[in-house]
Amino acid sequence: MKLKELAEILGLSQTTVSRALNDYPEVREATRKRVKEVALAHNYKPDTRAKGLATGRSMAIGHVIPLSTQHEMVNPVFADFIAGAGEIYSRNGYDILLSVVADVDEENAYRKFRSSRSIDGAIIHGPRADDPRVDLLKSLEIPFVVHGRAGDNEDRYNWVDVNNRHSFLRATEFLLDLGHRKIALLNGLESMDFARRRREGYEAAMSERGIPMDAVLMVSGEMTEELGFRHAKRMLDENTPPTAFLVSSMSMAIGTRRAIGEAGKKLGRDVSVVIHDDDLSYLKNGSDIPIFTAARSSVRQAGRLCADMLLEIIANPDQEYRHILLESELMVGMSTGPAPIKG
Amino acid sequence: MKLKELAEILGLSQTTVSRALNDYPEVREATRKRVKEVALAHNYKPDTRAKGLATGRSMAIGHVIPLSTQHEMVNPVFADFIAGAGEIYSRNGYDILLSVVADVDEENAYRKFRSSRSIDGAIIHGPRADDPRVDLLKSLEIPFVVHGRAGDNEDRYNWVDVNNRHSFLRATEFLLDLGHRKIALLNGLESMDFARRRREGYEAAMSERGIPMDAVLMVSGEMTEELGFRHAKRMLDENTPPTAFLVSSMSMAIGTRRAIGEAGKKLGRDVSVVIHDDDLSYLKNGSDIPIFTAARSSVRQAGRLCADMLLEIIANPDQEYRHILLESELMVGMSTGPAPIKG
DNA sequence: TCACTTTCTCAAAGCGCTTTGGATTTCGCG
DNA sequence: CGCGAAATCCAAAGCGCTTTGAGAAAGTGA
Repeated sequence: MKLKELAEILGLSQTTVSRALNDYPEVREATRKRVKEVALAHNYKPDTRAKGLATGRSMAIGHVIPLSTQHEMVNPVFADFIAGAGEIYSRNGYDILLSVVADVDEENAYRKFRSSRSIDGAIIHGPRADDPRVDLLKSLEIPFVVHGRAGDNEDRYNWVDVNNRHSFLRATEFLLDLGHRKIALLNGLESMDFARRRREGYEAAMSERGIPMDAVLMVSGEMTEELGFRHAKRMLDENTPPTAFLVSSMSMAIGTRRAIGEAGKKLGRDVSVVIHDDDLSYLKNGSDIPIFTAARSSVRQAGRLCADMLLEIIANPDQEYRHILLESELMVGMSTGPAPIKG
Repeated sequence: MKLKELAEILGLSQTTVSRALNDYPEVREATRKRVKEVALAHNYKPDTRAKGLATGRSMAIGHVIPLSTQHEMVNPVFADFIAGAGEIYSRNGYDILLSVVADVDEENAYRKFRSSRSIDGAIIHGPRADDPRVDLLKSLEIPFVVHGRAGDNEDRYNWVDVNNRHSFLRATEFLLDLGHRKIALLNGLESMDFARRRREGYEAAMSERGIPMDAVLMVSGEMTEELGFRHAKRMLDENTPPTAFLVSSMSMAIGTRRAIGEAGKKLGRDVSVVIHDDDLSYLKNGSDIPIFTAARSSVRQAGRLCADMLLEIIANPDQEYRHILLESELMVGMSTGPAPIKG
């Protein structure tokens, strides 16, 4: 079914039908109603390409998913983020155009989106400190929102981020208040902006209380179960093992818990763990009482907010840059308790 | 940069330039070379929409991600599948068009893809027994591949699936050989095709050895950590608890492990666990020795195979239906051991 | 040199839609 | 009844590309 046929069925011109469907004012209400009904009955949908060609818009948002060439892994946060963003997109008639590329080809993917004019905007995932994509998308004049922040010139682009620094500062203080002194930090890759901010929050809390920090207790890496296990195990094997862990993701914490179990210790009594919890739908942190005490911030919600912001920017360009700083929620669960008495 | 401008720069007609770029034979090799060089230098990429409009192809594959309205969760397998498929797509110049919709609106999403002519093919994710999407896509004449199977008329469409029945049959036999008799099955939703096949495999192995089955030990549901925990806990609290668990996913098994730990038992000694492992990149089952004994089959690889098959079908329609049945690999890890002696 | 291929290039039509600028009909009111 | 304004509707141009059908240039053999 194409517009021409629909117009013939209706005994109208293509113009009128098009205007009726797109809610232009020049069409009588009765006519519009009839047109819409017949269109629905014949399941008429305009050809995206033709419509895009005529309007200059493609009604698609580009998401580039970089595959870490070193680690061969895809960000687990991605699925839930997309779920949130997709909700907003589809409500507004947008689709997601996904390009999965090796991380080294990522810039090219955006360039291609641009020159082939296939998207109206983009989201930047997993920004690193001073991420080059920010300047790239600016120069390509693609409207975009960063999920996270990319270094310190944060007032020069649009972003939605969690207050990672404060989140980890508060989590560290929470552990300090419980009497813990040897607190390990299992963090994400230091090249990622969020990981740096979390470390800074941790360091700020520690030094404010005058607690010495131990480089051995601070690691960063890909946030997998495996690494959570391995690092925790190593630390727990030391002479004076940490009594608490601050862990940057649920998967990593699951590995940490495994290491604690294998060391014959009990989570929440011998060793405390506080995590950052993205509230992923398939790795929920317990239904009533949280398994892990957690600083929680829903990635899905962040996806919704990013999408909202982006569509807003597309609709009204040349506005000031927008920022949303989300505060995580500290949920006390079963994985924390007072520091065990020495001896 | 548009074709017209490029043609002007080159001093050629648009036709010639287009033909040169698309490798038509009517163009001298020297000319073609020059055209391609200049196109590259100016980063010329044809407008997707215009090209699509002219050729009738959109160079995009549709993936519809249903959001379970009841469970509000997105399939964790999805990200890795997309990573695998995306690899193949981008190598062949295809993009992914993603539509995230409530599961009840899923059919509509495909219809919209079709009538707006925005995709060249589609993948069906998470098929249920006798999934209506199969007939729908057939009637819409969208080339498609099913990741999994949808009931029993499996020779009437294209699919890539794991031999779930055999996989669980073998896993059950493995546990039986270790002396286990009370073997619990923590399975996915029974409405899903894969879950049904796994159960059948389990049942076949049990009845072949004449082991009575206990409905109390067979559950199916959303495959979350939480449910893995809760069901395992309940079963372990019974008078004669199971000595082994067969678990349909890694996340679920993590919950099972937690329940085993809380019950004061040791995994691999007091209680054995065998899992199905999709080999997700962020939930690896150990790097050298598997944490869980597992029937492993990489979802990412399945994504690659589905994509390959789909592109093949798009290029050569009207072929016979294709099928790929993958066998999982049984990897013995640290979570299984002989059944404990009674008493 | 000419007649006839073969090789290369071009102008223009068409893909399905939006939108401009103008034509036609209807309406309100003196 | 007549006139201008408002309400509708229409034909055609244009979005950027591919592809057809035909013309020009180059090559071939006698």
